[in-house]
Amino acid sequence: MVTKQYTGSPEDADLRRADSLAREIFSDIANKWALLIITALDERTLRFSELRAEVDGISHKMLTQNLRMLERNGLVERTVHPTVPPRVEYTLTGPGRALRATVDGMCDWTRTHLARIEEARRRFTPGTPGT
Amino acid sequence: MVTKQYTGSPEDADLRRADSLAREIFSDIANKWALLIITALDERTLRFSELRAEVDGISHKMLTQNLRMLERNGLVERTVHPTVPPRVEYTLTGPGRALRATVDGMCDWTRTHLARIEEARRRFTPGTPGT
DNA sequence: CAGTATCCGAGACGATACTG
DNA sequence: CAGTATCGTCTCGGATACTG
Repeated sequence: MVTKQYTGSPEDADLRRADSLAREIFSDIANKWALLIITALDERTLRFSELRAEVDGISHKMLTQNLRMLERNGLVERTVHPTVPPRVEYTLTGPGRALRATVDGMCDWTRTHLARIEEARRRFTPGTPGT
Repeated sequence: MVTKQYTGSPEDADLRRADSLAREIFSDIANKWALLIITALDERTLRFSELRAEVDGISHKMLTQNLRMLERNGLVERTVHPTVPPRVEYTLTGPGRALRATVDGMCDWTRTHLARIEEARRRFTPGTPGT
């Protein structure tokens, strides 16, 4: 994803900027919680508490933190209903849904390769250098 | 990905096991370095040092650590040539290549949405509750 | 209910030095 | 060259408590 070996020419400045931005975005979303939140949202609109129940294992803190990050990058839209108690809903944006499609691919991959991976783990012997 | 609301029936034990395994595997691979290594390998066979140059930014330690993990899960095959100095080559296995396809999707997504995300970031105002 | 802030332990990560 | 081990730093991430 990242173009290496810059020549130092003027246009390279833009390339380098785009690359570091791409890396930054990639690093943002390539983490467990972000991806799980995206798949949990799917096509639905969920409240904070519903989302928390859906992702399972995620803490209050990680959920808010990742939601802010996803919102900042324009993957998730946050809607506040000014009621009391407050009702805040989250839904995927266009780019967010586009990403979800590929993340779904990862989930499918995990499911379909479960058995092979489990077997590979049994087969794997940590300290057998040269074997 | 994870099935919730187990009823407690006998077959549920298996479901729960499969789910926690899937989550474990997902957590393993859903991290920045693992995904970058996988895309870097692509269809090629690379030596440790080549891989290190390719991923850029990764430390010696993180590379070995993630390579072991990927090898353990059967995504990467490690070949040691008993020469001196040693020559160790890494290549994606079948499952590894299958996963790479979906990860490529993520990279493509990042590239095609760069501009929109950059704009979303500018638009994003951290502390504007209720707006 | 949703969100923020704080504390604190556990793990990530980089740098360095050492082996075969 | 590839790998392991160790150490120090820093971020991640959970638990808790407090606001609107």
